[in-house]
Amino acid sequence: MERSDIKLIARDPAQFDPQAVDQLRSSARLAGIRHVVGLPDLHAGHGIAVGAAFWSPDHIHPPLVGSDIGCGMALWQMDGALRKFRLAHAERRLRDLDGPWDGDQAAALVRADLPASMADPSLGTIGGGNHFVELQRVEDIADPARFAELDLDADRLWMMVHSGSRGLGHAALQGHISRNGNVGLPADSTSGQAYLQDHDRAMAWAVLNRQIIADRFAEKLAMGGRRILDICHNSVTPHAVAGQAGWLHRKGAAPADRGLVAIPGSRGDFSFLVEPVAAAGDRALHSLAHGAGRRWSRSDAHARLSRRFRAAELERTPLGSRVICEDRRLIFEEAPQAYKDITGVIADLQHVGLIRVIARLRPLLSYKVRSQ
DNA sequence: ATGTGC
Repeated sequence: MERSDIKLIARDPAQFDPQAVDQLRSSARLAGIRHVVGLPDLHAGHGIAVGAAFWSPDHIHPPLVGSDIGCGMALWQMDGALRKFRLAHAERRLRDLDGPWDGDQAAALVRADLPASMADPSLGTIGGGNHFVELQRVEDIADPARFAELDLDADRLWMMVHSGSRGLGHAALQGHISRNGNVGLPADSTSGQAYLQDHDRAMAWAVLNRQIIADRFAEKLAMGGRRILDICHNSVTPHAVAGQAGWLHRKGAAPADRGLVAIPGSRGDFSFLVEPVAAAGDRALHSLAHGAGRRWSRSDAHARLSRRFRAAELERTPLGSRVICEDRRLIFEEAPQAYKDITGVIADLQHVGLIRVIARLRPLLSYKVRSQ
């Protein structure tokens, strides 16, 4: 059996949770897997580590992508001037965003080159878990020349959307498991091709979902906006490594080959707009950290924090931002304390020479869920 | 993660 190599990207790899590293080791033993990379936000998942990339010359492993195929981050620079932005006003306006979108789904699907059968009441909704929409402002600019070259403007409101393919990606993975079992497949097999078609559609649907979510929020805020980036951190895509064609699985790993990347901190911390260093190439399987990474599991976070805080105390963060989260359990599970320090994650990526930071973004309002 | 699990 061919040995695969495992690389851990961090200034101090000993910092990683041993359970997450064990999960990388078991994934490295899957059929055809040759290269595995753990990124600085690596943490244990449900059997498969999050914050990791896996490469095979010939196999695809749907469980290495997970349920939320196409999940990712998108970032908008809004038309609205920051000096005119009023937090309390925005907080009042952001309602009726959790129910079905009342727009023309059929037309939206056609524009996204997706079949009409992918219409679904969840299109245009954020979902649960770690998904969010966050209104932000530019805190500081690390690379003014690049910032200007990209025609970015620090005097406007910015908006980040983190969501995915909702039930559709989940159905694609379950479909694969029910047909083939919880296994990998040769990419060129009929079953492999069937999964890849479902996968690619779920990915495109997730991109459309983020766009519609952003449109809904923009409408409430009575402003337009320009999308700066949209990147998926759960996917399997064809990708050559060291000149050999193959398949790159990303499980909570941002692409380093698709232009600008947004790496969010917890809702109580800064996010970073970064640019991958092109020359870094294969060093980390063309991937970057996708966020801060969990420090505590959901259940641990709930147990520890619900003892120390009341939910209302978590509706404002240490940076002064507001949190709209009317789910009593979720507000504890997703509290800033449950996440690692994003500054350390960014420093790790910089240390290895994978990114250049362009700007740091400050959270103003994090929207999770609201009853109406 | 999940038109959510007992």
